[in-house]
Amino acid sequence: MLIKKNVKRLLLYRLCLVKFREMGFKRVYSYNLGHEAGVSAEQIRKDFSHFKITGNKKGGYDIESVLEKLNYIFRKNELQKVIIVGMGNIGRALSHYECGFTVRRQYIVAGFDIDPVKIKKTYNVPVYDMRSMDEYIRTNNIQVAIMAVPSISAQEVCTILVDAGIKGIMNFSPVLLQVPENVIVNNINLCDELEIVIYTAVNSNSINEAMIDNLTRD
Amino acid sequence: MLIKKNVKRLLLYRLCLVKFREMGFKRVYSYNLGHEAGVSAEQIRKDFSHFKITGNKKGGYDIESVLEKLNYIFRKNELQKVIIVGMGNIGRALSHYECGFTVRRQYIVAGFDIDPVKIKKTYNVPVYDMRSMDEYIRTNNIQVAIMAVPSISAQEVCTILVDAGIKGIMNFSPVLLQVPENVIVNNINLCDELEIVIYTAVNSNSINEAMIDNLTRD
DNA sequence: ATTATAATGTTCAAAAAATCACATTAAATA
DNA sequence: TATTTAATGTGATTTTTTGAACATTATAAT
Repeated sequence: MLIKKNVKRLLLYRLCLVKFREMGFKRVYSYNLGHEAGVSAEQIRKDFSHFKITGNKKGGYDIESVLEKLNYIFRKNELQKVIIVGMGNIGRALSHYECGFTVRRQYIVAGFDIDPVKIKKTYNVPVYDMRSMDEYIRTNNIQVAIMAVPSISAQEVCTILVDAGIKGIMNFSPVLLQVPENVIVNNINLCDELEIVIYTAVNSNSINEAMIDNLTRD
Repeated sequence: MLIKKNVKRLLLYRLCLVKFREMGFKRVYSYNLGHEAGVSAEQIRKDFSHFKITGNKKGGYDIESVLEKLNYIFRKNELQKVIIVGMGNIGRALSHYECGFTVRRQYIVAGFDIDPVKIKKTYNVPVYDMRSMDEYIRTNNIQVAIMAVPSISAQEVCTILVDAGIKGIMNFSPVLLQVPENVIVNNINLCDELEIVIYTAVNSNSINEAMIDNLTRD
Protein backbone atom coordinates (compact mmCIF):
# COMPACT_ATOMS: atom_id res chain seq x y z
CA MET A 1 0.00 0.00 0.00
CA LEU A 2 3.03 2.24 -0.04
CA ILE A 3 2.66 3.37 -3.61
CA LYS A 4 -1.02 4.04 -3.31
CA LYS A 5 -0.59 6.37 -0.37
CA ASN A 6 2.26 8.26 -2.02
CA VAL A 7 0.46 8.44 -5.32
CA LYS A 8 -2.65 9.75 -3.64
CA ARG A 9 -0.68 12.52 -2.01
CA LEU A 10 1.01 13.33 -5.27
CA LEU A 11 -2.37 13.72 -6.93
CA LEU A 12 -3.42 15.95 -4.08
CA TYR A 13 -0.37 18.11 -4.64
CA ARG A 14 -1.26 18.34 -8.28
CA LEU A 15 -4.70 19.60 -7.39
CA CYS A 16 -3.19 22.31 -5.22
CA LEU A 17 -0.58 23.26 -7.79
CA VAL A 18 -3.24 23.71 -10.46
CA LYS A 19 -5.11 25.96 -8.06
CA PHE A 20 -1.98 28.02 -7.39
CA ARG A 21 -1.32 28.30 -11.09
CA GLU A 22 -4.86 29.52 -11.67
CA MET A 23 -4.25 32.12 -9.00
CA GLY A 24 -1.35 33.38 -11.03
CA PHE A 25 1.56 31.98 -9.06
CA LYS A 26 4.66 30.74 -10.81
CA ARG A 27 6.52 29.20 -7.88
CA VAL A 28 5.66 27.62 -4.54
CA TYR A 29 7.55 26.73 -1.42
CA SER A 30 7.07 23.39 0.27
CA TYR A 31 5.28 25.06 3.16
CA ASN A 32 2.81 26.87 0.87
CA LEU A 33 1.91 23.62 -0.75
CA GLY A 34 1.92 21.82 2.57
CA HIS A 35 -0.45 24.31 4.11
CA GLU A 36 -2.84 24.03 1.18
CA ALA A 37 -2.70 20.25 1.02
CA GLY A 38 -2.84 19.79 4.76
CA VAL A 39 0.47 17.98 5.09
CA SER A 40 3.82 19.04 6.49
CA ALA A 41 6.40 20.82 4.38
CA GLU A 42 8.86 18.01 5.07
CA GLN A 43 6.37 15.51 3.78
CA ILE A 44 6.10 17.43 0.53
CA ARG A 45 9.86 17.54 0.13
CA LYS A 46 10.21 13.86 0.97
CA ASP A 47 7.52 12.88 -1.51
CA PHE A 48 8.98 15.06 -4.23
CA SER A 49 12.45 13.79 -3.53
CA HIS A 50 11.12 10.25 -3.66
CA PHE A 51 9.77 10.82 -7.15
CA LYS A 52 12.85 12.78 -8.17
CA ILE A 53 10.94 16.05 -8.41
CA THR A 54 13.42 18.77 -7.60
CA GLY A 55 13.09 22.39 -6.67
CA ASN A 56 15.40 25.26 -6.29
CA LYS A 57 17.40 25.72 -3.12
CA LYS A 58 16.22 29.24 -2.57
CA GLY A 59 13.29 29.77 -4.85
CA GLY A 60 11.14 26.74 -4.09
CA TYR A 61 9.44 24.76 -6.82
CA ASP A 62 8.49 25.97 -10.26
CA ILE A 63 4.80 25.12 -10.49
CA GLU A 64 4.76 24.54 -14.20
CA SER A 65 7.71 22.18 -14.24
CA VAL A 66 6.44 20.20 -11.25
CA LEU A 67 3.09 19.81 -13.00
CA GLU A 68 4.90 18.70 -16.12
CA LYS A 69 6.83 16.16 -14.12
CA LEU A 70 3.63 14.93 -12.50
CA ASN A 71 1.96 14.67 -15.88
CA TYR A 72 4.90 12.64 -17.04
CA ILE A 73 4.70 10.39 -13.99
CA PHE A 74 1.00 9.91 -14.49
CA ARG A 75 1.50 9.52 -18.23
CA LYS A 76 -0.82 12.35 -19.00
CA ASN A 77 0.72 12.59 -22.43
CA GLU A 78 -0.83 9.26 -23.28
CA LEU A 79 -4.60 9.16 -23.56
CA GLN A 80 -5.95 6.47 -21.27
CA LYS A 81 -8.94 4.60 -22.60
CA VAL A 82 -11.35 3.41 -19.95
CA ILE A 83 -14.64 1.51 -20.14
CA ILE A 84 -17.56 1.52 -17.73
CA VAL A 85 -19.33 -1.73 -16.96
CA GLY A 86 -22.84 -1.30 -15.64
CA MET A 87 -24.79 1.74 -16.75
CA GLY A 88 -26.92 2.13 -13.65
CA ASN A 89 -27.02 5.33 -11.63
CA ILE A 90 -23.34 5.44 -10.85
CA GLY A 91 -22.21 4.26 -14.26
CA ARG A 92 -24.28 6.86 -16.06
CA ALA A 93 -23.13 9.61 -13.72
CA LEU A 94 -19.51 8.74 -14.42
CA SER A 95 -20.09 8.68 -18.16
CA HIS A 96 -21.11 12.33 -17.89
CA TYR A 97 -18.35 13.23 -15.49
CA GLU A 98 -16.41 15.02 -18.20
CA CYS A 99 -15.22 17.95 -16.19
CA GLY A 100 -12.87 15.66 -14.43
CA PHE A 101 -12.16 12.74 -16.67
CA THR A 102 -11.70 14.39 -20.02
CA VAL A 103 -9.73 17.34 -18.74
CA ARG A 104 -7.28 14.89 -17.30
CA ARG A 105 -7.09 12.94 -20.53
CA GLN A 106 -8.71 9.90 -19.05
CA TYR A 107 -11.22 8.95 -21.60
CA ILE A 108 -14.32 6.89 -21.17
CA VAL A 109 -14.66 5.23 -24.56
CA ALA A 110 -17.61 2.90 -23.98
CA GLY A 111 -20.18 1.57 -21.58
CA PHE A 112 -21.52 -1.95 -21.24
CA ASP A 113 -24.71 -3.35 -19.77
CA ILE A 114 -26.93 -6.39 -19.97
CA ASP A 115 -30.16 -4.40 -19.91
CA PRO A 116 -31.50 -4.13 -23.49
CA VAL A 117 -33.10 -0.82 -22.55
CA LYS A 118 -29.73 0.71 -21.81
CA ILE A 119 -27.87 -0.86 -24.71
CA LYS A 120 -27.77 1.25 -27.85
CA LYS A 121 -28.71 4.31 -25.91
CA THR A 122 -25.89 6.77 -25.68
CA TYR A 123 -25.20 8.24 -22.27
CA ASN A 124 -22.48 10.53 -23.51
CA VAL A 125 -20.64 7.37 -24.56
CA PRO A 126 -21.95 4.47 -26.67
CA VAL A 127 -23.37 1.62 -24.63
CA TYR A 128 -22.93 -1.91 -25.89
CA ASP A 129 -24.16 -5.35 -24.95
CA MET A 130 -22.00 -6.89 -22.28
CA ARG A 131 -21.66 -10.01 -24.39
CA SER A 132 -19.48 -8.04 -26.78
CA MET A 133 -17.30 -6.66 -24.00
CA ASP A 134 -14.59 -9.27 -24.15
CA GLU A 135 -14.06 -8.67 -27.83
CA TYR A 136 -14.11 -4.90 -27.42
CA ILE A 137 -11.46 -5.00 -24.72
CA ARG A 138 -9.18 -7.19 -26.82
CA THR A 139 -9.52 -5.29 -30.07
CA ASN A 140 -9.17 -1.88 -28.44
CA ASN A 141 -6.51 -2.97 -26.01
CA ILE A 142 -8.33 -1.56 -22.98
CA GLN A 143 -6.43 -1.90 -19.74
CA VAL A 144 -8.65 -0.18 -17.20
CA ALA A 145 -12.34 -0.61 -16.37
CA ILE A 146 -14.80 1.01 -14.01
CA MET A 147 -17.20 -1.52 -12.50
CA ALA A 148 -20.57 -0.22 -11.32
CA VAL A 149 -22.66 -3.38 -11.42
CA PRO A 150 -24.91 -4.95 -8.78
CA SER A 151 -23.06 -6.86 -6.09
CA ILE A 152 -24.59 -10.13 -7.15
CA SER A 153 -22.93 -10.08 -10.57
CA ALA A 154 -19.73 -8.29 -9.59
CA GLN A 155 -17.41 -11.30 -9.39
CA GLU A 156 -18.74 -12.73 -12.63
CA VAL A 157 -18.19 -9.45 -14.48
CA CYS A 158 -14.78 -9.10 -12.89
CA THR A 159 -13.71 -12.48 -14.18
CA ILE A 160 -14.77 -11.59 -17.70
CA LEU A 161 -12.76 -8.37 -17.49
CA VAL A 162 -9.67 -10.08 -16.16
CA ASP A 163 -9.85 -12.83 -18.76
CA ALA A 164 -10.11 -10.22 -21.48
CA GLY A 165 -6.90 -8.62 -20.28
CA ILE A 166 -7.97 -5.80 -17.96
CA LYS A 167 -5.16 -4.82 -15.57
CA GLY A 168 -6.88 -2.30 -13.33
CA ILE A 169 -10.42 -2.06 -11.96
CA MET A 170 -12.13 0.78 -10.16
CA ASN A 171 -14.86 -1.10 -8.32
CA PHE A 172 -18.00 0.52 -6.95
CA SER A 173 -19.68 -2.69 -5.80
CA PRO A 174 -19.40 -3.45 -2.10
CA VAL A 175 -17.72 -6.75 -2.91
CA LEU A 176 -14.10 -7.75 -2.49
CA LEU A 177 -13.22 -9.04 -5.92
CA GLN A 178 -11.01 -12.07 -6.38
CA VAL A 179 -8.34 -11.19 -8.94
CA PRO A 180 -4.91 -12.50 -9.91
CA GLU A 181 -1.81 -10.85 -8.43
CA ASN A 182 -1.11 -8.74 -11.48
CA VAL A 183 -4.52 -7.07 -11.54
CA ILE A 184 -5.12 -4.17 -9.21
CA VAL A 185 -8.49 -3.21 -7.77
CA ASN A 186 -9.41 0.10 -6.22
CA ASN A 187 -12.56 -0.33 -4.17
CA ILE A 188 -14.74 2.73 -3.85
CA ASN A 189 -17.40 2.06 -1.26
CA LEU A 190 -19.54 5.18 -1.16
CA CYS A 191 -21.63 3.92 1.72
CA ASP A 192 -18.56 3.31 3.82
CA GLU A 193 -17.23 6.73 2.99
CA LEU A 194 -20.48 8.31 4.08
CA GLU A 195 -20.50 6.13 7.16
CA ILE A 196 -17.06 7.41 8.09
CA VAL A 197 -18.31 10.96 7.87
CA ILE A 198 -21.36 10.22 9.97
CA TYR A 199 -19.37 8.26 12.50
CA THR A 200 -16.74 10.91 12.93
CA ALA A 201 -19.09 13.88 12.82
CA VAL A 202 -21.57 12.43 15.28
CA ASN A 203 -18.95 11.06 17.64
CA SER A 204 -16.95 14.25 17.70
CA ASN A 205 -19.79 15.75 19.69
CA SER A 206 -20.89 13.00 22.00
CA ILE A 207 -18.34 10.26 22.21
CA ASN A 208 -19.93 6.86 21.95
CA GLU A 209 -19.14 4.94 25.09
CA ALA A 210 -18.19 1.92 23.00
CA MET A 211 -15.24 3.93 21.80
CA ILE A 212 -13.78 4.76 25.15
CA ASP A 213 -10.28 5.74 25.94
CA ASN A 214 -7.48 5.71 23.51
CA LEU A 215 -8.90 7.04 20.30
CA THR A 216 -6.74 9.73 18.92
CA ARG A 217 -7.77 11.52 15.80
CA ASP A 218 -6.06 13.15 12.84
CA MET B 1 -6.04 9.98 10.73
CA LEU B 2 -5.92 7.07 13.14
CA ILE B 3 -9.64 6.82 13.62
CA LYS B 4 -10.42 6.99 9.95
CA LYS B 5 -8.13 4.13 9.08
CA ASN B 6 -9.45 1.93 11.86
CA VAL B 7 -13.03 2.81 11.10
CA LYS B 8 -12.51 2.03 7.45
CA ARG B 9 -11.18 -1.40 8.31
CA LEU B 10 -14.05 -1.98 10.70
CA LEU B 11 -16.52 -1.19 7.93
CA LEU B 12 -14.65 -3.59 5.70
CA TYR B 13 -14.98 -6.30 8.31
CA ARG B 14 -18.68 -5.60 8.49
CA LEU B 15 -18.99 -6.10 4.76
CA CYS B 16 -17.26 -9.47 5.05
CA LEU B 17 -19.29 -10.53 8.07
CA VAL B 18 -22.54 -9.78 6.27
CA LYS B 19 -21.31 -11.92 3.40
CA PHE B 20 -20.43 -14.78 5.74
CA ARG B 21 -23.81 -14.51 7.39
CA GLU B 22 -25.52 -14.67 4.00
CA MET B 23 -23.50 -17.80 3.30
CA GLY B 24 -25.05 -19.33 6.38
CA PHE B 25 -22.13 -19.11 8.78
CA LYS B 26 -22.71 -18.38 12.44
CA ARG B 27 -19.13 -17.93 13.62
CA VAL B 28 -15.80 -16.85 12.13
CA TYR B 29 -12.20 -17.05 13.17
CA SER B 30 -9.89 -14.10 12.85
CA TYR B 31 -8.02 -15.79 10.01
CA ASN B 32 -11.22 -16.44 8.03
CA LEU B 33 -12.17 -12.83 8.26
CA GLY B 34 -8.59 -11.74 7.65
CA HIS B 35 -8.34 -13.80 4.50
CA GLU B 36 -11.59 -12.40 3.18
CA ALA B 37 -10.78 -8.80 4.07
CA GLY B 38 -7.19 -9.04 2.92
CA VAL B 39 -5.64 -8.19 6.27
CA SER B 40 -3.77 -10.30 8.79
CA ALA B 41 -5.57 -12.23 11.49
CA GLU B 42 -3.62 -10.31 14.11
CA GLN B 43 -4.84 -7.06 12.64
CA ILE B 44 -8.42 -8.23 12.99
CA ARG B 45 -7.91 -9.20 16.60
CA LYS B 46 -6.12 -5.94 17.33
CA ASP B 47 -8.87 -3.86 15.77
CA PHE B 48 -11.60 -5.80 17.53
CA SER B 49 -9.78 -5.58 20.82
CA HIS B 50 -9.35 -1.86 20.28
CA PHE B 51 -13.09 -1.41 19.90
CA LYS B 52 -13.81 -3.84 22.72
CA ILE B 53 -15.29 -6.43 20.41
CA THR B 54 -14.61 -9.78 21.96
CA GLY B 55 -14.71 -13.33 20.71
CA ASN B 56 -14.53 -16.72 22.25
CA LYS B 57 -11.20 -18.23 23.11
CA LYS B 58 -11.86 -21.39 21.19
CA GLY B 59 -14.82 -20.73 18.97
CA GLY B 60 -13.86 -17.48 17.32
CA TYR B 61 -16.33 -14.65 16.88
CA ASP B 62 -20.09 -14.91 16.76
CA ILE B 63 -20.98 -13.13 13.53
CA GLU B 64 -24.33 -11.88 14.70
CA SER B 65 -23.06 -10.36 17.90
CA VAL B 66 -20.06 -8.73 16.23
CA LEU B 67 -22.41 -7.19 13.68
CA GLU B 68 -24.62 -5.99 16.49
CA LYS B 69 -21.65 -4.44 18.20
CA LEU B 70 -20.60 -2.78 14.95
CA ASN B 71 -24.11 -1.47 14.45
CA TYR B 72 -23.96 -0.04 17.92
CA ILE B 73 -20.59 1.56 17.25
CA PHE B 74 -21.84 3.02 14.01
CA ARG B 75 -25.11 3.98 15.66
CA LYS B 76 -27.13 2.01 13.20
CA ASN B 77 -30.01 2.05 15.61
CA GLU B 78 -30.36 5.76 14.98
CA LEU B 79 -31.51 6.81 11.54
CA GLN B 80 -29.05 9.28 10.09
CA LYS B 81 -30.58 12.01 8.02
CA VAL B 82 -28.39 13.22 5.19
CA ILE B 83 -28.90 15.86 2.50
CA ILE B 84 -27.36 16.12 -0.94
CA VAL B 85 -26.27 19.51 -2.22
CA GLY B 86 -25.99 19.72 -5.97
CA MET B 87 -28.25 17.50 -8.06
CA GLY B 88 -25.94 17.07 -11.03
CA ASN B 89 -24.85 13.67 -12.30
CA ILE B 90 -23.25 12.53 -9.09
CA GLY B 91 -25.89 14.01 -6.82
CA ARG B 92 -28.72 12.38 -8.73
CA ALA B 93 -26.93 9.04 -8.82
CA LEU B 94 -26.48 9.12 -5.07
CA SER B 95 -30.11 10.01 -4.52
CA HIS B 96 -31.03 6.73 -6.21
CA TYR B 97 -28.30 4.75 -4.49
CA GLU B 98 -30.82 3.09 -2.21
CA CYS B 99 -29.34 -0.36 -2.22
CA GLY B 100 -26.55 0.92 -0.09
CA PHE B 101 -27.78 3.92 1.77
CA THR B 102 -31.21 2.88 2.88
CA VAL B 103 -30.27 -0.65 3.85
CA ARG B 104 -27.71 0.81 6.17
CA ARG B 105 -30.20 3.23 7.67
CA GLN B 106 -28.50 6.22 6.25
CA TYR B 107 -31.26 8.21 4.78
CA ILE B 108 -31.12 10.85 2.11
CA VAL B 109 -33.95 13.14 3.09
CA ALA B 110 -33.57 15.97 0.59
CA GLY B 111 -31.61 17.43 -2.28
CA PHE B 112 -30.76 21.04 -2.98
CA ASP B 113 -29.82 22.89 -6.15
CA ILE B 114 -29.80 26.36 -7.62
CA ASP B 115 -31.02 25.24 -11.04
CA PRO B 116 -34.78 25.98 -11.30
CA VAL B 117 -35.10 23.04 -13.68
CA LYS B 118 -33.96 20.62 -11.02
CA ILE B 119 -35.83 22.20 -8.14
CA LYS B 120 -39.29 20.76 -7.54
CA LYS B 121 -38.43 17.69 -9.55
CA THR B 122 -38.12 14.65 -7.41
CA TYR B 123 -35.13 12.45 -8.04
CA ASN B 124 -36.18 9.84 -5.56
CA VAL B 125 -35.94 12.58 -2.93
CA PRO B 126 -37.52 16.03 -2.99
CA VAL B 127 -35.26 18.72 -4.41
CA TYR B 128 -35.47 22.21 -2.97
CA ASP B 129 -34.05 25.59 -3.76
CA MET B 130 -30.64 26.05 -2.23
CA ARG B 131 -31.77 29.34 -0.73
CA SER B 132 -33.97 27.36 1.65
CA MET B 133 -31.17 25.00 2.64
CA ASP B 134 -30.00 26.87 5.71
CA GLU B 135 -33.49 26.86 7.17
CA TYR B 136 -34.03 23.19 6.30
CA ILE B 137 -30.82 22.14 8.02
CA ARG B 138 -31.69 24.05 11.17
CA THR B 139 -35.30 22.95 11.47
CA ASN B 140 -34.53 19.31 10.70
CA ASN B 141 -31.33 19.24 12.67
CA ILE B 142 -29.27 17.78 9.82
CA GLN B 143 -25.68 17.05 10.72
CA VAL B 144 -24.28 15.48 7.58
CA ALA B 145 -24.28 16.62 3.94
CA ILE B 146 -23.07 15.25 0.65
CA MET B 147 -21.61 17.97 -1.57
CA ALA B 148 -21.64 17.35 -5.31
CA VAL B 149 -21.48 20.87 -6.67
CA PRO B 150 -19.15 22.43 -9.25
CA SER B 151 -15.70 23.29 -7.94
CA ILE B 152 -16.28 26.99 -8.46
CA SER B 153 -19.09 27.15 -5.93
CA ALA B 154 -17.83 24.49 -3.53
CA GLN B 155 -16.36 26.75 -0.87
CA GLU B 156 -19.37 29.02 -0.91
CA VAL B 157 -21.78 26.11 -0.44
CA CYS B 158 -19.54 24.65 2.21
CA THR B 159 -19.66 27.85 4.23
CA ILE B 160 -23.44 27.90 4.09
CA LEU B 161 -23.54 24.32 5.33
CA VAL B 162 -21.13 24.94 8.17
CA ASP B 163 -22.93 28.09 9.25
CA ALA B 164 -26.18 26.16 9.32
CA GLY B 165 -24.67 23.63 11.68
CA ILE B 166 -23.44 20.78 9.48
CA LYS B 167 -20.75 18.73 11.23
CA GLY B 168 -19.70 16.33 8.50
CA ILE B 169 -19.33 16.71 4.75
CA MET B 170 -18.75 14.11 2.08
CA ASN B 171 -17.22 16.22 -0.66
CA PHE B 172 -17.09 15.19 -4.31
CA SER B 173 -15.64 18.46 -5.62
CA PRO B 174 -11.90 18.42 -6.30
CA VAL B 175 -11.45 21.30 -3.87
CA LEU B 176 -9.94 21.31 -0.41
CA LEU B 177 -12.64 22.94 1.65
CA GLN B 178 -11.80 25.36 4.42
CA VAL B 179 -13.76 24.34 7.50
CA PRO B 180 -13.50 24.94 11.25
CA GLU B 181 -11.77 22.36 13.42
CA ASN B 182 -14.98 20.73 14.57
CA VAL B 183 -16.27 19.97 11.08
CA ILE B 184 -14.94 16.94 9.30
CA VAL B 185 -14.64 16.58 5.55
CA ASN B 186 -14.22 13.36 3.62
CA ASN B 187 -12.96 14.16 0.15
CA ILE B 188 -13.93 11.72 -2.56
CA ASN B 189 -11.99 12.53 -5.69
CA LEU B 190 -13.18 10.07 -8.30
CA CYS B 191 -10.67 11.27 -10.88
CA ASP B 192 -7.81 10.69 -8.51
CA GLU B 193 -9.12 7.27 -7.64
CA LEU B 194 -9.27 6.35 -11.30
CA GLU B 195 -5.85 7.87 -11.80
CA ILE B 196 -4.45 5.63 -9.09
CA VAL B 197 -5.83 2.59 -10.87
CA ILE B 198 -4.42 3.67 -14.20
CA TYR B 199 -1.09 4.58 -12.71
CA THR B 200 -0.68 1.33 -10.86
CA ALA B 201 -2.08 -0.90 -13.59
CA VAL B 202 -0.02 0.66 -16.35
CA ASN B 203 3.18 0.87 -14.33
CA SER B 204 2.94 -2.67 -13.09
CA ASN B 205 3.72 -3.76 -16.64
CA SER B 206 6.27 -1.30 -17.87
CA ILE B 207 7.81 0.66 -15.06
CA ASN B 208 7.99 4.32 -15.84
CA GLU B 209 11.59 5.43 -15.68
CA ALA B 210 10.57 8.43 -13.65
CA MET B 211 9.72 6.01 -10.88
CA ILE B 212 13.11 4.44 -10.57
CA ASP B 213 14.42 2.42 -7.75
CA ASN B 214 12.86 2.22 -4.41
CA LEU B 215 9.18 1.83 -5.03
CA THR B 216 7.83 -1.03 -3.04
CA ARG B 217 4.23 -1.94 -3.43
CA ASP B 218 1.48 -3.38 -1.23
C1' DA C 1 -12.68 -35.20 35.33
C1' DT C 2 -8.40 -34.49 33.13
C1' DT C 3 -5.76 -33.46 29.30
C1' DA C 4 -5.00 -31.69 24.81
C1' DT C 5 -6.11 -28.46 21.49
C1' DA C 6 -6.97 -24.34 19.14
C1' DA C 7 -8.49 -20.17 19.20
C1' DT C 8 -8.30 -15.35 21.34
C1' DG C 9 -6.13 -11.22 23.39
C1' DT C 10 -2.10 -8.88 24.67
C1' DT C 11 2.74 -7.90 25.08
C1' DC C 12 6.82 -7.29 22.71
C1' DA C 13 9.59 -6.58 18.48
C1' DA C 14 10.12 -5.05 13.75
C1' DA C 15 8.95 -2.29 9.99
C1' DA C 16 7.16 1.76 8.00
C1' DA C 17 6.00 6.46 8.04
C1' DA C 18 6.32 10.96 9.62
C1' DT C 19 8.87 14.45 11.78
C1' DC C 20 13.00 16.74 13.13
C1' DA C 21 17.43 18.66 12.38
C1' DC C 22 20.85 20.17 9.73
C1' DA C 23 24.08 20.42 5.98
C1' DT C 24 23.81 22.36 1.36
C1' DT C 25 23.23 25.79 -1.93
C1' DA C 26 20.89 29.29 -4.79
C1' DA C 27 19.50 33.93 -4.50
C1' DA C 28 19.57 38.50 -2.41
C1' DT C 29 22.15 42.07 -0.33
C1' DA C 30 25.85 44.97 0.89
C1' DT D 1 32.64 39.89 -4.86
C1' DA D 2 31.74 38.39 -0.20
C1' DT D 3 28.24 37.66 3.09
C1' DT D 4 23.86 36.70 4.62
C1' DT D 5 19.63 34.55 4.10
C1' DA D 6 16.19 31.27 3.12
C1' DA D 7 14.90 27.63 0.93
C1' DT D 8 15.71 22.56 -0.43
C1' DG D 9 17.17 17.70 0.22
C1' DT D 10 18.57 14.10 3.12
C1' DG D 11 20.29 11.55 7.23
C1' DA D 12 18.81 10.74 12.05
C1' DT D 13 15.07 10.31 15.32
C1' DT D 14 10.64 9.57 16.84
C1' DT D 15 6.18 7.93 16.32
C1' DT D 16 2.93 4.98 14.38
C1' DT D 17 1.59 0.80 12.46
C1' DT D 18 2.07 -3.85 11.61
C1' DG D 19 3.61 -8.44 12.58
C1' DA D 20 5.33 -12.12 15.64
C1' DA D 21 5.21 -14.53 19.88
C1' DC D 22 3.07 -16.21 23.65
C1' DA D 23 0.21 -16.58 27.69
C1' DT D 24 -4.68 -17.50 28.44
C1' DT D 25 -8.81 -19.99 28.22
C1' DA D 26 -13.02 -22.15 26.20
C1' DT D 27 -14.02 -26.29 23.90
C1' DA D 28 -13.28 -31.04 22.54
C1' DA D 29 -11.46 -35.50 23.37
C1' DT D 30 -10.00 -39.22 26.22
